[in-house]
Amino acid sequence: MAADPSSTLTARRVAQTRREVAETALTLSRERGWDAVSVADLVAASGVSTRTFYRYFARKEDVFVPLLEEATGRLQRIFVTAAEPDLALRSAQALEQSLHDFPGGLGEAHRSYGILLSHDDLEPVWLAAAVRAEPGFAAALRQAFPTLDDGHDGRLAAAVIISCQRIALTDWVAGPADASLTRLAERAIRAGLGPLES
Amino acid sequence: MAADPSSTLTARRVAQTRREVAETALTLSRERGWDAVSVADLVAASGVSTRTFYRYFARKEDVFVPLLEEATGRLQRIFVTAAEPDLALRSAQALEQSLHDFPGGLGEAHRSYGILLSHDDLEPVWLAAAVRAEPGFAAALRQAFPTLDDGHDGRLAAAVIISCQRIALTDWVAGPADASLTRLAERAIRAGLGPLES
DNA sequence: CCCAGAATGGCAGTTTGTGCCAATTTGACA
DNA sequence: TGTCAAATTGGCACAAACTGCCATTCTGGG
Repeated sequence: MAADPSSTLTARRVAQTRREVAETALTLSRERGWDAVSVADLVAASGVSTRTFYRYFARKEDVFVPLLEEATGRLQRIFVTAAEPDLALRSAQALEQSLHDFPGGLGEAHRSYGILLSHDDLEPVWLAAAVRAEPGFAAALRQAFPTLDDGHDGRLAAAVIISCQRIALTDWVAGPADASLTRLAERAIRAGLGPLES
Repeated sequence: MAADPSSTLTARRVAQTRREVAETALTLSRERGWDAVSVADLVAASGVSTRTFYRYFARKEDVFVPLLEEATGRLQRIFVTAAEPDLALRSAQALEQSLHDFPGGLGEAHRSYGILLSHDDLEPVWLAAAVRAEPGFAAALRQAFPTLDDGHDGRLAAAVIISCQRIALTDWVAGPADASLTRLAERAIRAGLGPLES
C-alpha cells in the first residue's frame, strides 16, 4: 500500500461508507428532525463505530459534507457541459438542472435544503461548503468562458455567482418546490453581476 | 421591568459583559491559541459562570460574534458616511477605514482576523457573520446609493460586495498588515461587480 | 419598601469529541 | 500464493462541550 493516487479500493470503500452515513443522517433528520439525531443513533443506524464516525467527520454536523460536495460537483459538471452562451443564464440553468439531478429528484432537494437551511448549527456547514466550492467553480468558469478575466483567475466571478445562487436557493427553499428556480436565479445572478449598469 | 425597547440598563449591562467575554476570548487566543482555550478558562478569566456563558453564546465559537457584529456595524456606518461617489472604491475604502478603527488598530485587526481565518472551527463563524451582515449592508447601500436597483432591495449587491470584501480580507490577512487593502479590495469589488464587461 | 420578572449560578447529567492501543484488513512484493 | 508493513477500524476511558432544573440574587417599577 504505497502511492495512492486517491482511488485505491480502500479509498473508494471509505468514500462510499462516508456517503452512506451522510445519507443515513439525512433520512433520520427527515424522520425525527436533525436535533433529535445523536451520533449514537447515527452510528447505530449505519454500522460504523463512533470512533470511525469522528475519523470521517470532524464535527457531527459535517456528516452532510459528502452530500454537499456531491451537489457542487454535479453543478460544476453540468455548468461546463452546457451550451448556453450567456453566463448568468447558464449559471441559473445549471443550478436548476443540478437540483433536478439531486438523488430523489427536485422534491427531495427542496426538503433536504429545507433541513439544512432551517437549523442554526447546520447553516455554517452549508456556507462553508459554498465557499469551498469557489475554487472548483472558478476552474469551471475558466474552462467554459476562457475570455472572462476578473483579475483573480475567476475566483471573484465564482464567488459572486455562488453568492447569487445561494440567495436564489434560499428564496426557492422558502417557497414552493415547483417555483421557477431558473428565472429566480438568473435574475439574481444577472443583477449580482452588474448592479452598476442598471 | 416591562416593555424593554431593547436598551434598559440591564440590557446594556448584558451587552457589555458579552463584549468583555468576547474580548477575553480574543486575548486568550492570542496568548495560547484558540484550541488551547476552554470555556472553563474563558469563564474563569471573565468572571461569569459557565451556565451564563451558554446563555450568552449558543456555541463556544460564538464568543466572537459580538466583535464581528461590532466590526460590520463599524463598516456600515463608515460606508454611509463616506463621500466617495464610486461604489467599488467607496466599499474598499470603508473596509480599510473600518479596520483602522478596529480596537487596537490595524495591527490588531490583522492579528485577530488571522486567528479567525486560520482555525477550521472558527471559519464558519466568520462566514455566518458575513452573511448576517448582508441585510444591514443592503440597507446602507440603499441609503447611500438610492438609484442603485438590483431587483432585490440591494440584497444581491450587498452579498456581492461582501463576498469580494471577504476575499480581499482573506488575501490581506495572508500577507503583511501594511499591504494596501484599499487597492486590493477595490480591484476585487470592481472585478466582482462587472466580470462581464471586461 | 415591596415584589413580579429577569438574570445568574450551581450541579448533575447528556452529548460531543479525542488519545491510545489492540485487532483486523489491505495490497504491494517476493 | 504467502508474508508483512501500512492503513483502517473498534473499544474503552476520558476530556470538553452543552443542557435541564431549581434555588438565589438582582432589577426597577409601583
